[in-house]
Amino acid sequence: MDEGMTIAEVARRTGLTAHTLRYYERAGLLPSPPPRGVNGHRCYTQRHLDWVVLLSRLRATGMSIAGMRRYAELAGNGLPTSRERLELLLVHRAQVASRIEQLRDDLTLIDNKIDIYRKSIEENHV
Amino acid sequence: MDEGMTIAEVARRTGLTAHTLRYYERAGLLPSPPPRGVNGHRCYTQRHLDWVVLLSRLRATGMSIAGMRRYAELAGNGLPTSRERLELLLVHRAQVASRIEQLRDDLTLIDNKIDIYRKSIEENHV
DNA sequence: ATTTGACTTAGAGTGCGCTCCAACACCGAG
DNA sequence: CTCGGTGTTGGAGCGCACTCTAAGTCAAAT
Repeated sequence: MDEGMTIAEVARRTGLTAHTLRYYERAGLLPSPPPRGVNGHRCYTQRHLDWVVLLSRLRATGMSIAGMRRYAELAGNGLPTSRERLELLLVHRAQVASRIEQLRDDLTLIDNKIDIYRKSIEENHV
Repeated sequence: MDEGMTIAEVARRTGLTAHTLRYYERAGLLPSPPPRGVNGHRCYTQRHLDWVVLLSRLRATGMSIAGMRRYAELAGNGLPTSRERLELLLVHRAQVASRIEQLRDDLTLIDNKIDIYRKSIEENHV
């Protein structure tokens, strides 16, 4: 039962479109592109799916395509690059954390503004 | 001493570029554009600065230019639009909050990956 | 008097990340 | 045997948010 998924299936499971999956592959984001079935269709394994899920999270947290390509290239070179990959993820992790902090901050300003509107509406019973 | 700021000063204080400030103005993001000095230069008041700061926070939290324009248009129509503006901010606030949640979530997956690398490096003393 | 530098404009250009198109291949159902 | 559905490709196109260019104005400094 493990004879691979179609691109549509991977799209469904990751929330990316089939277009985007092909684009990612062309962009060098898959260290080992999925093998092809008889008719030339991509045949994704669980490992591919897992990788794409990771990519989608990296993307969702603001990593650029170039950043993901760098990560993919390292991953393609196996064990010896573990440290570099770890380093890359740590740097990214830090960026995401500080981005979250920034968002929190921005949110408080927005909340202040919201309070001001609430009071203004109340006072003027608009 | 309150005779207004130059565009460079506002750029410095907001972190936006002068180019971007002009772009925002052209895009209709300033309900009342800054008046011009004798030589046609923009002369921002504190109110303008405050507004631009708010814009930059809305932007930083992912509001689109179109969204900010809508907000600016409402603000330009004064008190009667208070409710609508409040509504707009509340919707945006909710989006930002859920985005932060999503980022947290994504971060845990990245953290897992980081742990895996740490262990792999340790075990294989790479 | 000239040069420097900060500003003005309309409009063109850029970079990113998709997103779609046209033309084609193949499979299974009716 | 045709049709619909799903896939393939290279390359074009798009939307967004800037970002910059060119040509000009003006004030202060040298």
